[in-house]
Amino acid sequence: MTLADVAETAGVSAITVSRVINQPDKVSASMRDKVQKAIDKLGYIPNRSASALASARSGVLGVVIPSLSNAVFNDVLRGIYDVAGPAGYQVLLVDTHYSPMEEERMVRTLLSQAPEAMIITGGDQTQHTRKMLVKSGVPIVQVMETVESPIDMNVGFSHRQAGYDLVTRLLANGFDRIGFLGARMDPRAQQRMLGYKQAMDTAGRNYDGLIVTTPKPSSIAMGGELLRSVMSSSNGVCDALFACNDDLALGALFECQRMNISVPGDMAICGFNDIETAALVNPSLSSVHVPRYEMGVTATEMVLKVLAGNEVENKKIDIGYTIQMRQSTSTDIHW
Amino acid sequence: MTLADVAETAGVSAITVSRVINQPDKVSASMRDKVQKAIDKLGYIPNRSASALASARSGVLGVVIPSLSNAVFNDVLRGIYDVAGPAGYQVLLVDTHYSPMEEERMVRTLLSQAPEAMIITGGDQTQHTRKMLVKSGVPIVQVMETVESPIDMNVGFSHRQAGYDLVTRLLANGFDRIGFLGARMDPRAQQRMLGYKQAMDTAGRNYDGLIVTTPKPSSIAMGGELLRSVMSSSNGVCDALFACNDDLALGALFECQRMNISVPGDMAICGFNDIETAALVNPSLSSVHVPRYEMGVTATEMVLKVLAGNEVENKKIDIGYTIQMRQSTSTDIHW
DNA sequence: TTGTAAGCGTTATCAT
DNA sequence: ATGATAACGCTTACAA
Repeated sequence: MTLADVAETAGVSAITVSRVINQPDKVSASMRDKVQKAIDKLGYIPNRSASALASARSGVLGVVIPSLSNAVFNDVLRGIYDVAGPAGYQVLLVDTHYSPMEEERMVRTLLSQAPEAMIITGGDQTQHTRKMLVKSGVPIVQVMETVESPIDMNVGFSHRQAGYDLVTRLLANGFDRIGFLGARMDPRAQQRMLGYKQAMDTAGRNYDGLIVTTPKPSSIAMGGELLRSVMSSSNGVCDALFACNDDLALGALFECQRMNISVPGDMAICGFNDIETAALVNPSLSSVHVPRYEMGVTATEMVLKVLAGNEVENKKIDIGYTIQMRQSTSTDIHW
Repeated sequence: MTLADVAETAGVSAITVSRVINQPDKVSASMRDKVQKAIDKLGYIPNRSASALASARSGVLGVVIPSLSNAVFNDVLRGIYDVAGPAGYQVLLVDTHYSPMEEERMVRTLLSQAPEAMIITGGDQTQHTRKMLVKSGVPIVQVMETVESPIDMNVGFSHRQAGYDLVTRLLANGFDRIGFLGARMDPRAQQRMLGYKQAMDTAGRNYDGLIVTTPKPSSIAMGGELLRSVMSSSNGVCDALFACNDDLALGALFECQRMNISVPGDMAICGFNDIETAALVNPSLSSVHVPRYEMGVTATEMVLKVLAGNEVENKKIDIGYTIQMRQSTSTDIHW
């Protein structure tokens, strides 16, 4: 079922059919009608490969994320799909499993689809990946974190600063021995930990035995495990926790409830990302709110702007974050 | 940067380069070396569109899901990616936003990429969508639910039966006035509700004022709202709830906690899907466990099998479910 | 407004 | 084992 078939059925030339599909304005109404009938009759569906080859426009937006299981990327993805879809772009999504080597393979795979633009997570690509990306010449946005020297464009926020601010706030609220829980320490988690350390250092606090991390994947269950770890490594002398993400924080919270450790009375807990559960669990969980959906939307709008031939004035956008203090870090006597 | 460029650089013909890439065995070692060097030197990346056009093999697996925000589909997706990726297939994912009309558009879009196989959610496609799918001639698996007359293949389970079993179990445990909470009643949610009604009917129970649903999207917050609704519509005479999914169930649970309604003492609650939080929240949440990841894996293995030219003996697979009874529906006096 | 011809980058087919 | 040539289905450039 090809253009030629439709053309024959309609009694016109192939190019006319092509025009009816892609530039209807350039075709007379009568032609349009005739051709459209033939299309419907035959159930013709254009072949994008042929179209891409002939026009050098693939209509593909490549997206690289480190994990499909992490709900955080879902929100970004939604933003991307919501903008890319209506604009007529197809999203080709690949998952690197947090591995720079796999990322290299995936980027090559993606590039072989001749994407017109790419959105990629973070700034820690291998040298080779960067080279491929630059060479491709397509507009690229690195998302999720602010990047010193972006390949092209960048939308994110400083995870280090967010961690620093949060811990500083906890210290100001009178928490003394603040622990850090982390799992699967990707570059952004590392930055959050760095922020934690800087805040503790600035306040002249020692964090020996207060940091517990694991290379294993993050999960709610892991949050429970890490809580038990920090209780023992700190000899129980720990009155607050900065969990690297909300899953860990929830796991720690649930585990505290089972161990009859009062939150925030005996242990304050805060997470990162502000997933929906955070605001609704009891006690509600303090967290760092990040506009993930907006990040996806913004990144996609940026590449579309470039593709439309317009200038992007600000190639580096810090989309910020807001700290949500809730019951789990309250110092109110009633808690 | 094309095959021809590489060929020239290596001093061979284009087809030889193609062979080095696709069928290295058919090329002598010396040629392979020479060509590979040229490829590396030029940083050549093959053009999939041209390849797809010439070979009539796109290497694309089309996947249709109703929502990117629903974590449930994520697990299925992971299973799909984990099998499709290593097999050399690219996943092209589209989101229908639970709309059959949008699904029709999306399927057309997908088909224009000439996917070699498709995985699509559920069995409620429009007549036209079905027609397109059948006509495409590619292997197709409908996932998430058992389908009476699959377009081609099917992997799922009976949501109606699961709902029926769960409610029957609650009745057997002595719960009397069991309510139903539902949001965004997609076909599978409808089936769960039907199962609920059948179980109630079978037990001779009346469910006036006990069913509360909304067309709005499901969320944890919505679970809280629906809980308040059912409390009022049932005049407070409701001792157990079957929430259509775990988000609603968690929302109801959290809201009960805030309203000082003891769970399960005053109100038993159970959900559906068995997301990770279910087993870890306090009290732990009863739910229906569904092997989502396995569903994605199985579906993908089925299409790969067909693509490899093998027979699939069982085209309809009921992957089952297991009911997880936990603290939230316990009748133990200690709760 | 419509059509003709050439070519996009790759692979199938058929030689050598 | 390697290569020449002709597709694949569409769009660009140019003509009518």
